[in-house]
Amino acid sequence: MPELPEVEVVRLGLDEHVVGRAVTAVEVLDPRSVRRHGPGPSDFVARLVGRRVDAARRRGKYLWLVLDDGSSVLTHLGMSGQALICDPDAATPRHLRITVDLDDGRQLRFVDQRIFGGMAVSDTDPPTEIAHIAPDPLDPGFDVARVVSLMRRRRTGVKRALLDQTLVSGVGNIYADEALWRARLHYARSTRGLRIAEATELIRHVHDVMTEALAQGGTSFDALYVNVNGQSGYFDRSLNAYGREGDPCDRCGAMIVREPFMNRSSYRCPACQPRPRNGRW
DNA sequence: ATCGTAGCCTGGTAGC
DNA sequence: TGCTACCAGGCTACGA
Repeated sequence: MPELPEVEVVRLGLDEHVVGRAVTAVEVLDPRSVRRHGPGPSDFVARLVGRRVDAARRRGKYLWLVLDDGSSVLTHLGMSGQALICDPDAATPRHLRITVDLDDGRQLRFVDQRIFGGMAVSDTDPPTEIAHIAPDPLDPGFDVARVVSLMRRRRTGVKRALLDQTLVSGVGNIYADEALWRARLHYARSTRGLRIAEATELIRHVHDVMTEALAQGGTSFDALYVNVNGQSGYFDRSLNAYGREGDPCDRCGAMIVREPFMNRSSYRCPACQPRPRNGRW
């Protein structure tokens, strides 16, 4: 559920508080949070202790800390992951999974209720493990025309395409619904039926909504999406579609509807984003 | 090759 | 009150 803007908020915090620091100790409190680290928790700890953190990077919803031996600590927040910076003697949160002690006496904490996320050490920067993750819209190398071209070659619905991290990364349910609302597109519209101009505008909306959300510190619905200081962003007040079932559309006043889609929910304005009548529409 | 979906996870809440 | 069922949903693995 933390999507690109929320992950970037976390990356900025790590950049400020963790980069330049050395790791003095690591504790894995729940091995499930490092299950993607093949060699296991003790190896995870050994690969971190004594290393200095040289950079904090991100692609899509993945972020990683670059260590001074060229390896990196790949991190995904999943649905409920948090990276917090605090004093080691601060109260232990309920779902504390990993602690990383730093040489300035502070502690990086990975807190995760649902354990969809986790950490793993990769040999490289960028991690080869995320080679399949496409550039995200905030990446300087992001190529709109390329994404539009690839998208229009797919045989699927437009929201499915937006959520496919191998096509464009960083988009989750919230910003997909927001971009589709801005573009006045129904989630089931065929990618093949989109005109180049429509698809280009959709990608532009994805970029814009993420940029605006980032400027407000990200979106927060419950206390789960927070920066490294545990604070929430404010973009939820700016949402036009997501989570607004029964509210009037900010554009036309029709009542926003929620519909099951891909085993989750999709929000749209039934007037601005009408259901396609055939495959092309 | 491409597309669609089951399952991983926990806690809050709706419903009985 | 206490129980069950459901929902939140990013990602991987796997089947069609």
